[in-house]
Amino acid sequence: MNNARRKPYPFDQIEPKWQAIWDERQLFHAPNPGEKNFDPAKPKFYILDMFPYPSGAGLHVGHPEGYTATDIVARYKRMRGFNVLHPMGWDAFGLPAEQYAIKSGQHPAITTRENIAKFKAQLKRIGFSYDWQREINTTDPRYYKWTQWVFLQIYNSWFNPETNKAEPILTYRGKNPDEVRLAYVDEVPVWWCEELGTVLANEEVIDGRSEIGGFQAVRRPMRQWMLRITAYAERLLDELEGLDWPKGIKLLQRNWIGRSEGALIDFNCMYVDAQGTLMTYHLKVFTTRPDTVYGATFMVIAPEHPLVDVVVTEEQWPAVREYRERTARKSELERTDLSREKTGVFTGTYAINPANNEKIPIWIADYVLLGYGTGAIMGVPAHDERDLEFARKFDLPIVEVVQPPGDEHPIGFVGEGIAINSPVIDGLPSREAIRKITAWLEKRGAGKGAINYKLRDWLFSRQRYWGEPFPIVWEGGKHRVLDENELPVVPPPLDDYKPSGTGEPPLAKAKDWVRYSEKALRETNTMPQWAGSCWYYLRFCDPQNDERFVGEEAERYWMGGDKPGGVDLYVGGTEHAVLHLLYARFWHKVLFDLGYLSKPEPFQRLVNQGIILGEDGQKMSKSRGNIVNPDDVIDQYGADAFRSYEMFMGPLEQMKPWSMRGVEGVARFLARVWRLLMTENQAGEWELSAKLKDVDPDRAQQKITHATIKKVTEDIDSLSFNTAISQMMIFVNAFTNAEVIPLRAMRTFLVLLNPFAPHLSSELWEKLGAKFRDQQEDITEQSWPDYDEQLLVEDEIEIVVQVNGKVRDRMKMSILATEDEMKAAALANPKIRKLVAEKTIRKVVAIPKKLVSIAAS
RNA sequence: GCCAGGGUGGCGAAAUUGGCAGACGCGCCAGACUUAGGAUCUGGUGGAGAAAUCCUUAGGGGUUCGAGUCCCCUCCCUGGCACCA
Repeated sequence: MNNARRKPYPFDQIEPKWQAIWDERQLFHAPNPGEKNFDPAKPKFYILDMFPYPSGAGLHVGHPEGYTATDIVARYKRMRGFNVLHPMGWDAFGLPAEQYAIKSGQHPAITTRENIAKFKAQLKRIGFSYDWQREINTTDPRYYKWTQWVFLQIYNSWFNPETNKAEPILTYRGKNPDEVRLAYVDEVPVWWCEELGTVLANEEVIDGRSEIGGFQAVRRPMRQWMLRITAYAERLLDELEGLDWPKGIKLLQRNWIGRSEGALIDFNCMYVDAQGTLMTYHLKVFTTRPDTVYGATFMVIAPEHPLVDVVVTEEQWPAVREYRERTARKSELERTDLSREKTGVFTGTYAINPANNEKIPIWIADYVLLGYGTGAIMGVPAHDERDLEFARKFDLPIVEVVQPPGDEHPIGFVGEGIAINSPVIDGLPSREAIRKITAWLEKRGAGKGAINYKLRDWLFSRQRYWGEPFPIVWEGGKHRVLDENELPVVPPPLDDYKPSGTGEPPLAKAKDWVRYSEKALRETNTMPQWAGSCWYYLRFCDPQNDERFVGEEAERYWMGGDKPGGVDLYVGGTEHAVLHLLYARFWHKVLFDLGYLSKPEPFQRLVNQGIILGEDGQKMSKSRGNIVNPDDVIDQYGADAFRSYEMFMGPLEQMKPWSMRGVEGVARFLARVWRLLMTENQAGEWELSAKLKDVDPDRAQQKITHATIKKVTEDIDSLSFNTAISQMMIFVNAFTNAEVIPLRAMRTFLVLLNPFAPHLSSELWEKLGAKFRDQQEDITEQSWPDYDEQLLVEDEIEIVVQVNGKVRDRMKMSILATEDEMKAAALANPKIRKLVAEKTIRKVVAIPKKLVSIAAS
């Protein structure tokens, strides 16, 4: 026992005690409108964390960083009189549970339940003030019933370009509604990952490898469910405007949506068919520079373009076939390698340039992508780097049509200049030339202005077991949705969760389940993991509702307000910048358009916490052995020290390395707080310090108390938790050697400390209440203190005197001193006089309450 | 290549509108109390110098009485996108 490290204060007793009290008293439950204890006078504040995937590894120190930040704000806002919605849940569908099931045969629901229990225990140990009555789990049928329901709404609507919003499919007047539904089936080239046995969304594939696991993925055409997110491209872009998101994240979304303005131009093409007849067709291209159309000396179409089968001449076929096969074998990584030389093959046929009627060759090359624009381009080698490289390689003509503004060489110039060699627009600057040539082409039926987006429709099906089944059945080759009252569609139990490898989903093995009726078979794909997280923040508003995905009144209350977004503050990692955050916005807008929601955006303010690196400054990883386990830290230093350290490390949004020494430092600070109020008696027991008295604080103590209230309040508002803690350290240092410790200052301080170190502050608050018997309620029910600006002002202030920009002396002066008085005092200062004696004074500047600056030479 | 965000002591970092650079913490040094110290308390701690003083916010230039902060150029780091026509 002698070797056992003595705890600097008994956090190991305090912390479980308060966690139990909070649980028992349900102090952090936020009542909904209509519920008992609901106070309509309180404003609402919805503060949300990105809910975790409950992995087997348990919580790592990155999770609690954001969670602590939101917990501090949540506790602070409650003390400021807000009705605070601060929920937590589990994004529990996903690959690891399924892969574990494949290995062990254990049902993923069991693994998931165990992992959730572990995560929840860990979170509770940190003392977060979540409203656990609102806990949700995406794999719970009571939850995913409504995920499936949202899918029904998406399936049953279409995007009306006239009204620029989604409408029920019944309002569609065309003959085939399946062509316009927001959820549709298409045979599309998709990313297929052999290793994972599933297809992946574009967003889930990085450099041709799966984001999860890093396995090779290949392009392959498959029949898949798609969501028509592209219909919302414009609104997803425009409506970013009103959100308080980091600039960088907005930009990432903008780039991902990738809007570009230009024109679609039709090139007339001809070929001779097998019967020897001359056939013509239009080849449509998208370009952002229609003003360079006179410089188009060739066309290029993507190797996978369906027109390839039509346009290639007999003698060119062998070469084309060979090229196509070679391209198909290439990995995406190879194909997009910029340093690679351009390749391509001539089709043997020609197009007519609509501007000058010249006959130009049509080529096939893999630098043109089928997925963007029309999958075909006009080659303008003089003013496009890639086209130039291609033209040089294959010896195609290069015609300059833009004169650069400076003395730059026109060939290879891609900026804006003056149109040349272009009869219709000669002499016009590029902008004007674009406008004029577009109008000109439009009049001749050869093109029109167009906006193109990089954003692709969202590939929404996966060949997995552990996901939401689609509420869809197939009958006679056609899909139809199930009725709302047939939800939830629960996946069948399986013995073997392994994907078949052919692309047939594991659910297909459950033959009985698949047979929905005599004629109809169930859809066997499942939804991607994103589905559950696309709307969970709505469910938190009303998690027990079995009649509706969220009650109308609850939604209006929590997701309302005078801003476009409903959640007041959303904190999480940057890794979701384009995935979750784009998908959720899309679903939200569909539901908003259909009249289910009060605001067009889900998240008003977004903050990204920076990642925490290992002690060695490297990313934490098992292989590096630099992972910090929160449980170990809490065992040694306590939850309050853990929380406070995570906030003291540095700015929330910044990447920063972990330091055990740093934790120790913060733990020392908390221990000093403890010893400020507590002393150890002869028996080695802690008791309230005798120095603590119910007296008025002196002037200096009052000043620091109010300065601390001010700083901590402002810093929590701006999420600058590190400097808030610094200020509290300064406060404690100031009282450390005081003969008498004034009770009132300590009470104020404990309230300020409470959001950061809730256990310690609760315990000390209780002890003060027990002795002084004046205020008995729990600290979490206190209101946040106000500060008195009057107490912060000094009568006298130190004025700095600078000569030629260097500080040469300081003088005490009244804060009321005028500029002239300050200047006079500075010039009369003997030290300064000596310095400027030999020089001429050129200028004297005085800034009240700050300094006097003298320029002399 | 393009876009965004950064670069401040030995380390994590502070620094309203341009106004005392380095708050607070870690580490280190010294002292006190101690059988002991990896506890606690006190003092010191950007660099050079005995000192006066000089130098110092990635580097260079500029604007200004005054620049970490504003402008221009260069270098480096992190993240994202990447043949997007």
